[in-house]
Amino acid sequence: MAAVNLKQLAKILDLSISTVSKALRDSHEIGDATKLRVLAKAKEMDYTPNPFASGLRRNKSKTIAVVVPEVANNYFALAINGIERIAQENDYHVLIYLTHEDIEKEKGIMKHLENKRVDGVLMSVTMNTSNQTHLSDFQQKGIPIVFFDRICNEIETAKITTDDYISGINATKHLIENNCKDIAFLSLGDEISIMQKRKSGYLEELHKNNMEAKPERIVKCGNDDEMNYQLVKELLTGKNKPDGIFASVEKLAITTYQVCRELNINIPEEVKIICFSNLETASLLSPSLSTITQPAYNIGKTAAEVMFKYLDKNKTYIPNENIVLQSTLHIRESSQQIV
Amino acid sequence: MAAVNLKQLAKILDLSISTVSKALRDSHEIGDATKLRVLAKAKEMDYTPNPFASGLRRNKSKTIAVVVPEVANNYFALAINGIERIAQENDYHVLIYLTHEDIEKEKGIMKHLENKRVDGVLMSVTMNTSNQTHLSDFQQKGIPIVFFDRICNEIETAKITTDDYISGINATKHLIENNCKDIAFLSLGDEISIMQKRKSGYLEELHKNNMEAKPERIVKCGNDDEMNYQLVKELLTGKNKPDGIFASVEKLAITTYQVCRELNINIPEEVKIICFSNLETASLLSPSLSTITQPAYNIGKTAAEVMFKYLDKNKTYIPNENIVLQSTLHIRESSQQIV
DNA sequence: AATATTTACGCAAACGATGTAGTAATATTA
DNA sequence: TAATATTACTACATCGTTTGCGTAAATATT
Repeated sequence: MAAVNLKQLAKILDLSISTVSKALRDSHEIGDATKLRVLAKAKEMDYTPNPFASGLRRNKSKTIAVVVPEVANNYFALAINGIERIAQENDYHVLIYLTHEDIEKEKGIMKHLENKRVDGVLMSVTMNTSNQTHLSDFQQKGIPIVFFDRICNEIETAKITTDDYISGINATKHLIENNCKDIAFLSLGDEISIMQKRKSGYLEELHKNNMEAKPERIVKCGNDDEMNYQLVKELLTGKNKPDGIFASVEKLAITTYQVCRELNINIPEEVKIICFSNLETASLLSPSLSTITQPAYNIGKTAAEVMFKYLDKNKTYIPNENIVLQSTLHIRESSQQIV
Repeated sequence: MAAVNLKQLAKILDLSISTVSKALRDSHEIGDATKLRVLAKAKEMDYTPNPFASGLRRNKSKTIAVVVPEVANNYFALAINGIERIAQENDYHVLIYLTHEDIEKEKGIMKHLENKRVDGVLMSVTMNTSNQTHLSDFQQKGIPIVFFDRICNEIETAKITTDDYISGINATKHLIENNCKDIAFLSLGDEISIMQKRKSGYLEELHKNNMEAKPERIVKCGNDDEMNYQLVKELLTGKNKPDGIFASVEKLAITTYQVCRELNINIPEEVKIICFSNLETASLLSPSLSTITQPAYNIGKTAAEVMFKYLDKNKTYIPNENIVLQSTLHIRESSQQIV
């Protein structure tokens, strides 16, 4: 029942506690015969070191935290998959915290993590994280952060992103090539860097094609699905509606599909749609959904790998580094002109 | 930079460490004036107790583990959402471990958790968990487990499930009512209890309708998507194919959709489909997918609540208890006879 | 006024593992 | 052979908190 500890092991082996400890850690101070004896007994008695004791002593938690807006989201779920994989390989544990896009919750979580419960934090900030003092404060405590996807440029550290600007250009270009004359951009807030980049790509491509960038075509959506639905409905109601929609995140595309269904708007005839998404079922939708798909699993994996690169060296400071992975464009029915 | 500890606080306040500690924990042994003084200073200096020290001393980790097969799965993602919510409310932390349906990985994870790193474990076993000695061994160490969805009947504890048998009946009944004469059941392995129950419902309803339960109509799928694809393809190839498919899990329905697309099989004309699923986009698929939807968020929430009910009382033993929540049937196009 | 009780604090021993500094016993070298 | 180095171990302080016990002063009870 009760977990066996070093003291009990030592008594049974008739050795001192420190000898047993060192034997288990394969210290050169201990003779080979003793080591074998200790190892055998430890295995027999199913000894496993108390993580709180060693954590306290060594000031190492063997744990990282993942702070993300959501988990019921294909992108983040895949990223977590990648992170967990690397963590297991490094014999680390993964704590998970969800902000639900709530900046106050994010602050609270970071506050909770300040006390060395974790050796590092991998995070994607909320859509509302414009002020980042809670993050720099956190960093000051000597715990490294690595950002992925929703990064915070003002914080000096490693950041894993995708080529959002290029993707923004490509998606817009694709819509234009498919004869869209009036393209709307559905943004998730406008604070965070990925939105800025995706939007920049969109604007740049419009400009390149001498198309006007009307402010009312940039719809700032939020975390409230009901409100997003209304915003999109408003956008698509009446005859002055766009003929192309570039949704910056998956859920806004789904909302758009729902609105179109309600309003009986035909995709892609009346309005063409493309979006950032990791939806498995994109090709099974009606019509199948064109997506810019981010390498979510690899983003998580890379973020974790970068973190462990520094943790292994006991480096708590991670210098600025931008790692950019490529998204892939999957053209399907929703964005193509019917010939 | 370095976190402030009790010793430093005590020195600055010119009090003993124990007084400060007790003041912070609002002990009756400490005078009100002192308490206020300590609290103020602690806040000013941003003191937060070292979790390893108190964990060691109190033998409490303030952490629970969630062990699930996958996270890139709508059902588990939602369940985790519910769990995390309750954990945050209880000021607990959530460690996440993914088994990827690998029983050996599951064993390894449980072994890792035996050392009191967590106060309790919420889990859904892998599709291959038939032998449960690693789970009873774990329980022996005095750490409570609560199962949700993929439970282990042999282990005495609380189990949160849905009415899978009834759902199995209802889904099958619905297909029969829609004129299916030959219904296949796509199973995920055949070890775990939910599969048994869903299949029992299916068999029972066939029996009730005097329909033959042909063994070859029960397709035992697994974790390998490629292989599942082949199995389903085999099932649907040739003229002797079923006219109804009851998929026990979401991904098998998606595979079926893909196979049907490749083989040019029309859903629902040629084959009707219904499945267990928490897919958000079920209604947007082509055709829209009929689902039995489990209250995943509430399942996770309930599992966590039950766990905390016992943790709060410092009870490490959780008696047998079966909490059954209801799934809801969402009939859409994929399973309906066209009139 | 003498005694009992309460209040408010400090001391010190845990919790379990780690690592430094020491100590015998043996091995090596001058 | 004496001095030195090496080997294989042990003792002990430490990480930061918690908590049982002790105690002096303040207050209450007789």
